[in-house]
Amino acid sequence: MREEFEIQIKDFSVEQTAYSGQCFRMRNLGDGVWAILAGGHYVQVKQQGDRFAFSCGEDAFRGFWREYFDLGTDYGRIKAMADPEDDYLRKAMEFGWGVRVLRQNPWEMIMTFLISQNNNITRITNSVEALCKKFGERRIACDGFVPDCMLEDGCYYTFPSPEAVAAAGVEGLKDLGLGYRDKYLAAMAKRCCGEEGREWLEDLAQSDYETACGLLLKEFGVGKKVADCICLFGLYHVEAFPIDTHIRQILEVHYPKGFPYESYTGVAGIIQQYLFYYKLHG
DNA sequence: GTCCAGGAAAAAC
DNA sequence: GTTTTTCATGGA
Repeated sequence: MREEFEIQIKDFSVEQTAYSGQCFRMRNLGDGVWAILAGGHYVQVKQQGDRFAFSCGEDAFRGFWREYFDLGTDYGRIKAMADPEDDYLRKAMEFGWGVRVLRQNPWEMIMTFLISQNNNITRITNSVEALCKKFGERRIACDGFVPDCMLEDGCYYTFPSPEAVAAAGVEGLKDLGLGYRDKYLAAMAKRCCGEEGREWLEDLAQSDYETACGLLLKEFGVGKKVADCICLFGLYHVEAFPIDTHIRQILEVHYPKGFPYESYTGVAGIIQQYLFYYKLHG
């Protein structure tokens, strides 16, 4: 039998987090229910206000999903850091009240944000899913929390290993809609596979923000913005402040005299997520 | 047809 | 060293 775990959580919206451009493997199943895929993990969550039902049971919630959704962090405290005179940020926080910065897998974020460059969210989502479907492992999702309408025949695909992607080579990545980015993924998969690759990923995960950025910037296809996204979403360096085309426009229009980074030392990345979400959906 | 999308590498100045 | 062009691709 399925064991369902219910819990009350403040400052959290699955929907807002799913549409905040940091994760491309959450699917809306309707009726407030979401399917979430992370690495090899899968769960369905039903949200009604501040009450949540997780399909995974309490052990998996405490062992994995609680940390994944960053539920141990007090986002009320972060919202309270907003400058009272910064109307734009205050509106952004009010609008995206339930956005959280996920603690996702580094390797998964490296691949995902290599795909993201000069790309749009729909195409990124399609490419990530195609990558998983082609190279990931096929698994049975869940025994009927709700009908798995978005998941073909009740199955899902895990995010593929570096070895699986590396083995395909750049030729094997041609039919995923990656465009010119295929060569970046092929090179990075090669970099991360085998014993040496695992060590590199482990070093990356142990590094502080500056060091991690330096390691990432040495790799083919990784520039400052992608490195910052990997740091923020894959390594939980919430001081990282990725500046993409949307954030650049916000800074130009609403912060012409410069963004007050010094007011948000150590949490600028979370502030950035509120701004990004508001720009996209507000 | 042109412009844009969670940009970065390569070429040109 | 800094600025400009190129790189696929699908949708508006």
